[in-house]
Amino acid sequence: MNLRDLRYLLAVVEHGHFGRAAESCSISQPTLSVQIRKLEEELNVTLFERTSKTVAPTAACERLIGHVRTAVAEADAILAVSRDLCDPLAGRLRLGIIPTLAPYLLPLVFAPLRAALPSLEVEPWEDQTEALLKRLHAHELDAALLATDVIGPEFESRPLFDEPFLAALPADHLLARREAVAEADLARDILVLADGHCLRDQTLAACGRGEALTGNLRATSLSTLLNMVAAGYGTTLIPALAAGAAQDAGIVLRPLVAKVGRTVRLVWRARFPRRAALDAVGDVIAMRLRGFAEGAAAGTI
Amino acid sequence: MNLRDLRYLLAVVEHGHFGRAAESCSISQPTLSVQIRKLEEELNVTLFERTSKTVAPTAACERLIGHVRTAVAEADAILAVSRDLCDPLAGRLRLGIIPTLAPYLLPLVFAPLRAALPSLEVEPWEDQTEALLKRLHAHELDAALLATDVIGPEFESRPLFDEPFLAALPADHLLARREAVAEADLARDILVLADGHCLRDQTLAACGRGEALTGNLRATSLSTLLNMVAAGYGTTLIPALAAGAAQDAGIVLRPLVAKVGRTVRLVWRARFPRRAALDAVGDVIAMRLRGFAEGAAAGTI
DNA sequence: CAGCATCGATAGGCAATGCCTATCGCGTCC
DNA sequence: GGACGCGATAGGCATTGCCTATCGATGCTG
Repeated sequence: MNLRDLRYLLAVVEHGHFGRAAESCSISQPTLSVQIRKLEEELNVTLFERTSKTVAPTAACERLIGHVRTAVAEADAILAVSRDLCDPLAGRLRLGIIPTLAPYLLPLVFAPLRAALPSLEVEPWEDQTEALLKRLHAHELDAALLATDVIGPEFESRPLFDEPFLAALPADHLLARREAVAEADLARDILVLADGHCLRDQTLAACGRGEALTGNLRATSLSTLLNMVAAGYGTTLIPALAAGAAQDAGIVLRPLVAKVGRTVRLVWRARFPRRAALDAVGDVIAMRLRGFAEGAAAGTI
Repeated sequence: MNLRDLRYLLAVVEHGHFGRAAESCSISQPTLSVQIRKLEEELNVTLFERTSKTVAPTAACERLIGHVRTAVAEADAILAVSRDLCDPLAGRLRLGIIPTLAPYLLPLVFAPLRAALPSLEVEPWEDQTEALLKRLHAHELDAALLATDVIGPEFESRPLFDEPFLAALPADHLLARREAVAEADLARDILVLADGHCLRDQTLAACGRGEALTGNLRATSLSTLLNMVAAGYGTTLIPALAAGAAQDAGIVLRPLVAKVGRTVRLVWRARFPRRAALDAVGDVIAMRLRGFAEGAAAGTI
């Protein structure tokens, strides 16, 4: 049984006339007659009582016609929905973002994204790198904004912008008197985030240390870490987009001598079909952050 | 778009594996791959993200799959319903019956019909010949029990049984003394039914008259006519099946010399597809009334 | 009543397509 | 690194949906 045949059946019911029904289906009358007869044979049911004057649906046809209408309507719905769906710049895009980036980047890019891609619903999901990649793998996310390189053939990525790190110091810290801070000088009393944050590893690597001093205090968020620095527990590196929040907390920021930083990347499964949406989102974010690295690295926020 | 393709789509969604999905559809894996790809091209939507390890439905596919399931379910319903419907001895049969026959025949044949054709729902419709034929023509009835010949190529018919007429006389009527009554003798004070009843015309024809004496009293039913006869307003002819009702009314019945009567026929549209049901119904009625004419004509009820 | 018009059914031929087997390309696992 | 598993691709074959031409039946009309 074919959807086409069901449409033919509906046309005959509607017109009560094979010739006009065929015309409405854009086929010839003999073709229609043959197809209806084949349908009758397949269902083993006479669908119409034909004379040269009238074509009347049988009781069996009446019983079936409701199901036929529903089936055809659903087929039409499939076509209609897929017409909407075929625009890759429309629909939901589930975007994972690491916690040290989300609260500082999203306020900057949400408005431009809405403006540039009004029918794309960007749905953010905040979690650490590992969890995001797992969700990406499981098709629970469509893409993610990460600050680490991603290896392996499963994923592809695109760098969007460079985000320098800045030295974050208590206001009364000795290093706060300098114009710029050497990364190694921070190593003595460096504080870092809890396990799983990529920023933790990057901070330690930049300062040439393998382990941190956070001690009993677990900084589970960058916000907490900033509070700890402001309270004089130690120093840290923060990504430049968090500069505003750091200064609000009363922290002194200084550019780094070696100008280390991280690269924020858009990551997706290599086979993800809506590349166009990803490209557009990446373009908007990259455009919004254009020139950001130079200004931030110089300490001019 | 084809229902088959939709079934293939469901199979891939269900199995998450082209090979096993193909097997479940009894086709080869390449065929399935090609058909899914063609469906994707037709809908202009990527339905699956394929790797050599996984086959994951896209968000678009998730949006469509509900409609696909409904469409396929309706198609299955069409097949299931038509499987029930293809038994011509099942389902509703709308049967027209003339008023001078229905109240007397139906009690006799309902039980045998139910016994012989348990899944056939015979739905009687009582009206005069002309109205029944009109409804038959309009497909509002499937068949009719008439007592007249039907002409024209539109209808076919089959005689089921002969029903003799009997002379119905008031108990004190002169003719009641005779063993048998000559039709012409009734003509003097004959009463007949209202216009439209075939029995009216047949009664008048049998008695050799063109018009009746019913006068102001309109006998719109055979029951009323019997009451009029019992009350002494005149005589009439009744069909043999009504004999019981006539005797209950206190009417004297006598066989007719010329043994006139009517033939009850099953009538249907020549193109009506469920001939098997008609044949079966006709057989049951004819069987039930077998030998009825002889006994009735002799006056032995 | 003969001729015509209308309508669905049938016949024959052609092109599209669904299906098959064989094979490829890619990725994974021992 | 070679074997295996999976989906994609290629080429050939049979089916089938479609067309035009025509038939047969029915009803109307001059």
